[in-house]
Amino acid sequence: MKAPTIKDVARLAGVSVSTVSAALNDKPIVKSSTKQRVQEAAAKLNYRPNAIARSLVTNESRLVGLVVPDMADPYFPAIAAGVDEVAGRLRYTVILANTLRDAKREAEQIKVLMERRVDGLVFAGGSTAGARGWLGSAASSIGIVVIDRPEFAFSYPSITIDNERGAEKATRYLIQLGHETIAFVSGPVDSYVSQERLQGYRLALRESGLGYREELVVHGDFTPRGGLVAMEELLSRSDRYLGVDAPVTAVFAANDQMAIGAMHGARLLGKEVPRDISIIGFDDIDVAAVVEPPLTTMAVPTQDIGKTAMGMLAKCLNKEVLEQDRIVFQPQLIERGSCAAR
Amino acid sequence: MKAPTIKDVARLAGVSVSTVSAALNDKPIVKSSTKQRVQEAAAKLNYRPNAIARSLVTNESRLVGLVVPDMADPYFPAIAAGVDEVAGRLRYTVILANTLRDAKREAEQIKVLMERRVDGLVFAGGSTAGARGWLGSAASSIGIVVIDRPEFAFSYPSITIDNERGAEKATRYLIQLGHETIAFVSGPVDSYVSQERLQGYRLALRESGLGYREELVVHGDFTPRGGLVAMEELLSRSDRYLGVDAPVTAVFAANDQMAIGAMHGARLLGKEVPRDISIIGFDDIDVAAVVEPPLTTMAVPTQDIGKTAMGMLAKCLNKEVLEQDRIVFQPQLIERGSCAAR
DNA sequence: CTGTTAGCGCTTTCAA
DNA sequence: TTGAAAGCGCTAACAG
Repeated sequence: MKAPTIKDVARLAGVSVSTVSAALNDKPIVKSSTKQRVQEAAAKLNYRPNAIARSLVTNESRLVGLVVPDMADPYFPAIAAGVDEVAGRLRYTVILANTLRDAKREAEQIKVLMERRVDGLVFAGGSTAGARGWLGSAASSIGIVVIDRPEFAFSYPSITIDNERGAEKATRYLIQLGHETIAFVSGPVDSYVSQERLQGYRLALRESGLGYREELVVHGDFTPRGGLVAMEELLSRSDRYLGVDAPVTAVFAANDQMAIGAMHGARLLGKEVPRDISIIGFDDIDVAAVVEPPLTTMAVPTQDIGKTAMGMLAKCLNKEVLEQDRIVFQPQLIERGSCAAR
Repeated sequence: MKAPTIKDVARLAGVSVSTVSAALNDKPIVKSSTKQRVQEAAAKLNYRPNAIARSLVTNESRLVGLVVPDMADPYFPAIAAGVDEVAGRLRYTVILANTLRDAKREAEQIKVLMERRVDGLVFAGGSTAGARGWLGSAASSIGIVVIDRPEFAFSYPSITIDNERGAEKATRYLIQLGHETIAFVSGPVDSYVSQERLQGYRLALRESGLGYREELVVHGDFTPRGGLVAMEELLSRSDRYLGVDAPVTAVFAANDQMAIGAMHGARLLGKEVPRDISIIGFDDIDVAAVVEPPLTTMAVPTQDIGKTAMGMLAKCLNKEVLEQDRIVFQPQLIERGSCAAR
């Protein structure tokens, strides 16, 4: 059984197609009595307007694409939830595109989204050193907002986390606690975000007169497992290079997932957190508050970021001018239980 | 600047619109030399076929809706990732619909999805006792697969977790460990899934000759915070009703998020896990393996579930018959460190 | 206020 | 092997 069309409604209501259209879109020109007749007819037929047909003629899809690198990191679902919420309120529908941090996949996804004629795109994170091919060709005509993709922050309205300063604060916090041998568990080498956090770490070290040492930086992949492996590597290096009298006493991890994994790794190797080793994370994902010990971390207001991003996008699509098109969020230190004084 | 249409390509290639269509869709009737000319023209114009127009005529959107209750619970993003992966491979695009466990919102979302003419829907979890209104009217004509919505498992192809047996196993495990006062941290009262898990818990208790006691069941909301609060409530009840000589020594939580929150709550009240109190969860989300102590839980193969669901849906949409339209996954006990013998 | 008409960009007969 | 024409379901002038 085919779905009823506007024609069916018109026939049943005894009016023309255009009247039905106007009535259903609640245009003021339609007499309210006919409006009612039309609504009744529509209801009787269980008529649902075909958004596809509408899009074709209005030339707007009211679809937005949300491009994220990894749904397994709670950070992104949190952003997605924020985007989704305001999108719904604004009568947009969101298409999910998961790139798995793969440039090829990302390009493919963008292509699909463009063919679907999304009105706009929200790019959240996952930027890698190589990936900037996609826009020039395809994406010039639609609305775009980027979240935490520093390399595009000056080409598009952007929401950025001040990763460098956040990382600097985190590191400085550790230093204030008396730590002198502080390691950094980074994300993948080509991740911009991770590079910025690395910069902040180095900066804090330098300004405090503590040298930067390459052997104290180890690369993970933003997953808990990656954090665990990184910690194991770190502690084995610690034994090899540093000697027993100057062990690593604090670790700054580039995200909470790795920080949690790292805490686990530390325990596996007989270290107690924070007594033997302090750990600080980044993001403040939900579970951070309830792990043992509760994770001290640099909080980032994920939900708000998602909401803000979608809000900005909607304004762009409405051709409104953005009073702010370069929003920078400052991560905030949340002291919990995973760091202690030396 | 408007996007080029098939007409532009036709003009540039010096052929007709229908030839372009055939060429681009790689139909064998087109001479390969013209095919090439067309492709070149398309490339030069940077032509992207308009999926909306295509959908209108082919009457298929290649869109599928994914309806989930809560993106903040890692369980659902994991399913989403699975769905997304095979959807992409099959050239479907997925629309995300987050209901926030709100029946009204769910109904609204479904409406939108139907208007967008999604080819199919996968409903993942979040079923509540009241919510079965949506199908009769709207959703009879499209493909539907349900994940863990027992109330629909016989109306649609379904993927179900054997919640009752899983819960029974979990409880039995605790009993084998020598526990006699075992509490259950449930989900919201109206959650089917949670009710099934409660049944399993009761069954195990009964079959082991341990009585079911209402004061040992406390309702959470599937969040870590909810688990924490539930645990506090539980321990305060424990003091009030049970007396010091028969305290709660084990807790089965209806999902991992609450289990992790509960562990935290226990610690806050001076209990050590698992020495003073054992805790078992359900789902096996990523972080479960790295919290302290690592969470013993009933594992559910989330990614696979997502993949399987999307696979089934695709088959339905192809009018293939499903060799299996009622798939039941058995949760598997993963022994880690959060449970100990009495 | 309501109806007629002309597309939106594509696919799909059907002829040539 | 290609082209002409019809039409998917809707909105948007424009006339009445």
